[in-house]
Amino acid sequence: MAKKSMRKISNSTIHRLSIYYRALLGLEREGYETISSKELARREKLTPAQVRKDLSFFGSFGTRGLGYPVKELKARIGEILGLNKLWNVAMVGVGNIGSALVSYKEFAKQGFIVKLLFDNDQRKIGSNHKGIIINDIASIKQMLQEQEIQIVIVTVPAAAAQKVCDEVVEAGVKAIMNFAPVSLKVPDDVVLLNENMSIELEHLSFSLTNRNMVLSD
Amino acid sequence: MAKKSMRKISNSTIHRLSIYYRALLGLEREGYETISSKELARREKLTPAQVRKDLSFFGSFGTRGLGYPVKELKARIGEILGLNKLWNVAMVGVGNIGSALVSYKEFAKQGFIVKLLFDNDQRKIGSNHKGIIINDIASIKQMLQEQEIQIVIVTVPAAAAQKVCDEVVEAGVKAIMNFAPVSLKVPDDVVLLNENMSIELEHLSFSLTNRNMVLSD
DNA sequence: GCATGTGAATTCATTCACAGCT
DNA sequence: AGCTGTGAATGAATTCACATGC
Repeated sequence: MAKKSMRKISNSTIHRLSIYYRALLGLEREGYETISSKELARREKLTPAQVRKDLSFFGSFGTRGLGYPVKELKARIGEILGLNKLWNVAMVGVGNIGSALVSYKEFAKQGFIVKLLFDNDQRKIGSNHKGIIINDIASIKQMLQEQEIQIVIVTVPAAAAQKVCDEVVEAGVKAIMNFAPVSLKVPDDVVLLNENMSIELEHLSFSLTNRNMVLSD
Repeated sequence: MAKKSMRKISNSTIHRLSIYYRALLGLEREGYETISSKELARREKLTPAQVRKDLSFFGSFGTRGLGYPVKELKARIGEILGLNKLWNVAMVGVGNIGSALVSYKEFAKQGFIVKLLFDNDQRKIGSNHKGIIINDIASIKQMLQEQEIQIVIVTVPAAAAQKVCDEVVEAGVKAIMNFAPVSLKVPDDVVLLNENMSIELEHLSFSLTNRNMVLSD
């Protein structure tokens, strides 16, 4: 029903859906019943046409002359993003970043449940980290399957990342978020997202170094 | 010298420069002297033309028939990205994420020096976090200026983020990395990058939910 | 022969502008 | 009158293809 001829959705549109979702959470709290593409765009520094086009990929949720119903639109975007489901997440590598992510409140709120932790450090294995036992990475394939993990977050050192990634893929996981600063190879049917803090910081240092070449970000 | 008529460099090109930089670090370690756009593209899942075009924005570093000299190209990209300088970084909010970032080794390696920490929690203020004193956020403006901080990383709760951001801007800082899940408003001459883990995870859950609409990432 | 550097062609994303509904 | 939904127009990013140089 909510689709016409099935077009490819761009990554930037997906990214903006998340932005709309957050904006709508806020609008709901503020008591808004409806919101126009114009106002939503203003708040998120986008254009009204962009907002309307993004939403139109998934159906027509708005009312001409009025705008979009906040509650319904939020719910609908939540569905599109898959936030109405619970996702079983495993984290490999319980170092600084991994450890911070385990207790990142936002995740749980959006339905991402960290179910398993893995590490290869014998001193960590078996210990309890914020209520979750740290498992030996050696048993990763079996445990990912048993616990029906759908998303794996990799926060191991660069040198170990591809090996971990291969095992995760072998276990049948189709979504991986990689924090290691290397390009991982995965089959076409696996979605891999790279989250590399250094790269983002480098973007800032580039911008500071080449202010003349940079207009907007 | 290394520029022709000064074109606007796109964010995606900047992002790929960081990717090339990392690839070149690896190639150098592996003992490569030269690398072709073809091979570099293969390793990073890009096209050879893309690699050449990206690099050509900054000059011609290659040799026809041979490829690019690994060492020189790495050094040159490092310069372009501003990695030959040291950058003074401050972090506001010493919670889970902020705390993890302080000890993120990669940062220091690239010349990003975390000089100041701020928090508004009286229990944290004055205490020593991995060798750095946590300061009262009330004194932020003055301290950012005194210590000549160029980059600020914001990891405070959403509700507090805009206020912090305003103060940072007032202090004259031109580069901000925001981890809070809100859209911050900054003047045009300030570069703001949003790093939102939830949004990235939502991208994965979208992909899993709408596998048909997603081809490549 | 091989691989760069780059205009030209193409593909993809954004914005315009307006018909159509409330 | 106000605002959506969407083809058409524009603009941006990527890829093609080839002349140029080692």
